[in-house]
Amino acid sequence: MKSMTIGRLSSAAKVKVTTIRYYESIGLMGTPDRSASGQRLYGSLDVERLSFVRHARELGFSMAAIKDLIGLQTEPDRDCSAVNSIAQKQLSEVQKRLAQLEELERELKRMIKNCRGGKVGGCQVMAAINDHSECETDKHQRLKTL
Amino acid sequence: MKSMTIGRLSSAAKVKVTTIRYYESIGLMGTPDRSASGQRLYGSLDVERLSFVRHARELGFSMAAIKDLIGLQTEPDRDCSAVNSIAQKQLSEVQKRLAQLEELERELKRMIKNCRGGKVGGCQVMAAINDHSECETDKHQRLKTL
DNA sequence: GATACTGTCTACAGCGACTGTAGAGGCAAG
DNA sequence: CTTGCCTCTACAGTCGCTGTAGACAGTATC
Repeated sequence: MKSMTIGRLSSAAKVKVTTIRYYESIGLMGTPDRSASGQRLYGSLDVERLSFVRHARELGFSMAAIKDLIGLQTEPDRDCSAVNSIAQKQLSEVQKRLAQLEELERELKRMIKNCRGGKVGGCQVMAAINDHSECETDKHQRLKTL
Repeated sequence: MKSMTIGRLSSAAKVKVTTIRYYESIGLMGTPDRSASGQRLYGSLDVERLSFVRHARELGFSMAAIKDLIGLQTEPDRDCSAVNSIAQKQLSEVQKRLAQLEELERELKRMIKNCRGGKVGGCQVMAAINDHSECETDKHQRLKTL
């Protein structure tokens, strides 16, 4: 039954081999069986679990949140509200980030629109980056990444 | 003239002391003068430059892009279009990320809306994460961070 | 002058979520 | 038997910082 190598699991769940081993190292995937020669062996449950992780990552959940969700999966009798609150928290973080990005978009657009061409020395885009006060909302949150 | 310590530069430009030293280490801030006892000394030009970096970071520019912008600042006779194309690229990346996040928001909202309460075992949110095909747009780009 | 407190110094480890590399060994097809 | 891909471990690198350790500098108070 458990006869899938890591490469086949990788293509079944669309998660890279190295990433699977990484997930194992941080305790997300349990310790798999091994063949006589030491290769990891997986079954269809592993495909499901890994796909779950992938989809949760695609939804932007942190590894910590995903660990929590997987933990909850193993206690199906607990109240669903724990799951819901993780998802709610995720939603509100997505919305917060959306607001930040929309603000950035506005500011970048405004900067670019003001550009009249010419030399760098008189560049309005440069000036806009330089002159922070020109921006209508003064309070930016620094983005961790774009 | 150049008599500002790193701490004063830090509060003037609103960039942490450690971050200033980091910027210096990656070649963003040049090598400052030093006092007899080895403390860094800055002037008002450094405040401007550092504020420029901060604002560019707030706009989501990568350090690499900022390095390019600073490089351009020092050749004010070059055509402004180089600056513009950096800003344009940044804008389109912001917009790409916005689209991703809007998609996430829709999906998370839908998941949460379907929740009828009850036990984890029958949780619709869980099911939605599990069943990737339930999602209308199949192509997610993985977010680097939220 | 002594003390306390804060600021500054260097150098290095850690964050999250992987990705890439090196060097070795495993496995199936031709 | 060789070719060529797959897998193994272990560790370094990514980005943009942040935190830590231990030591020295400068200023304020007693």
